[in-house]
Amino acid sequence: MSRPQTRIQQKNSETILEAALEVFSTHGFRGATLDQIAEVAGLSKPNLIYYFPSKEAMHQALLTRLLDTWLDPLREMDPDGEPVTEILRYVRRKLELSRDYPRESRLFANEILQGAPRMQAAIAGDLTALVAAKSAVLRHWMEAGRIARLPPEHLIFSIWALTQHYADFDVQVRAVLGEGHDPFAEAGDYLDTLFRKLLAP
Amino acid sequence: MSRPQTRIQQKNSETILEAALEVFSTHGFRGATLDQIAEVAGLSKPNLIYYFPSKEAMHQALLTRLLDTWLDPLREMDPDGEPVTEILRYVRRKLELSRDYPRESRLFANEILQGAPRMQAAIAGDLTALVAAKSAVLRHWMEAGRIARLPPEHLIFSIWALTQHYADFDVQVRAVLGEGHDPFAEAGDYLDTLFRKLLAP
DNA sequence: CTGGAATTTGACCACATGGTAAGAAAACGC
DNA sequence: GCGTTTTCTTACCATGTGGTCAAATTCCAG
Repeated sequence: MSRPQTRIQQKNSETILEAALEVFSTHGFRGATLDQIAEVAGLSKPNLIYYFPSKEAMHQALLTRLLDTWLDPLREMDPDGEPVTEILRYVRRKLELSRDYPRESRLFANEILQGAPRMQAAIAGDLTALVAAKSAVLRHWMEAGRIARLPPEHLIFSIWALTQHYADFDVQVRAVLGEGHDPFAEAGDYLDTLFRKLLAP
Repeated sequence: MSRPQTRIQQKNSETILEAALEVFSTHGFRGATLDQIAEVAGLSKPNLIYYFPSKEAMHQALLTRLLDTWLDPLREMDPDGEPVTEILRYVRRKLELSRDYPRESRLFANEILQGAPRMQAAIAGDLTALVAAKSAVLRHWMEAGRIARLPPEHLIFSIWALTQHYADFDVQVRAVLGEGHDPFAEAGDYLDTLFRKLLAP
């Protein structure tokens, strides 16, 4: 375990991951180069390798760190709360993640697009388990007649799809909307309306 | 203009684009290599270059070919048709594209994720114009009280996001659903329900 | 069958890439 | 201040990469 310990290690590891995120998220794993990451980080290439044993390791570190943040809002969906409130809160939180961490969103999208070669375990494990748990909650709400009866997994997919779209396809969204729009603000209102109508029993 | 003319040219150009699609769609432009494309195509690397002057040219050819197919279903949305029918038909057609051409969908996603460096013109041009035109149609329907009043551009985004999700995040979708599911069949029903509820005035 | 055109190949090149090795330079504990 | 450890750099290497080139092979019209 070579956890960062000294100040310098702490700071440089952070700088490197930040740069790696920038590069990986726009070029994918294979398209990213150490030289590019080094340049963005303002460090020499061998110095990168001093902190992370390989390009692979940087990528792995980013993905690991990402998944937790990513699943957190779903974890927080409270089985004892008011269904519509809980779901809308999840949608809002997820959209905020897209707005505030678009690079993380794209990193994730890149990885899944490529068949998730470095995330299969996490997806088959944590993620699937969490979705199963929360699907049960949703199903429970449906059976109690508190929200419309819908396939819970697909309901979750639609939350993911709709919120991530604004981060992953940002360029397209902005091109289509043109100047003078705040995509995320508009999306907030729109998705609120959408899910309210969808969930009404 | 070096349009394919002989049988051999026709066939090999096709073989190469097919292989290039396979590789580009899973590794992105920079992550794809000519050697890999050559291997998939069953041709030698110099032979690839005989048909396409560069890796860039192959990518460009794929993107150009793609965009038309991609926008076709939206073009077909009939201003004189019944609104809900027309929109649901668009959703269904778009989902069919995701199911039947997932690699094309991923190629497109990859390109947009990376900031659309090789598609900016097309996005700012054709795509934006088409969306503007169809948004006008939607708005017209809304003002006539035939469908719910919603921001038309975002309505279109949500169709794109929801349908493409099943192609682009296929790995994730299948992992979450587990065995014994047909994601696209289920999505068909789910999206039909979703948009019916959303569009009800 | 044959000559010219179309197609294909093997050898090659310059450069980029991930990563290494060894030592110089800082930083730190005392 | 000094010796040790941590950090960083320069020079380097093997391999991969996009692409070229001249020659070989195949194709096809007459």
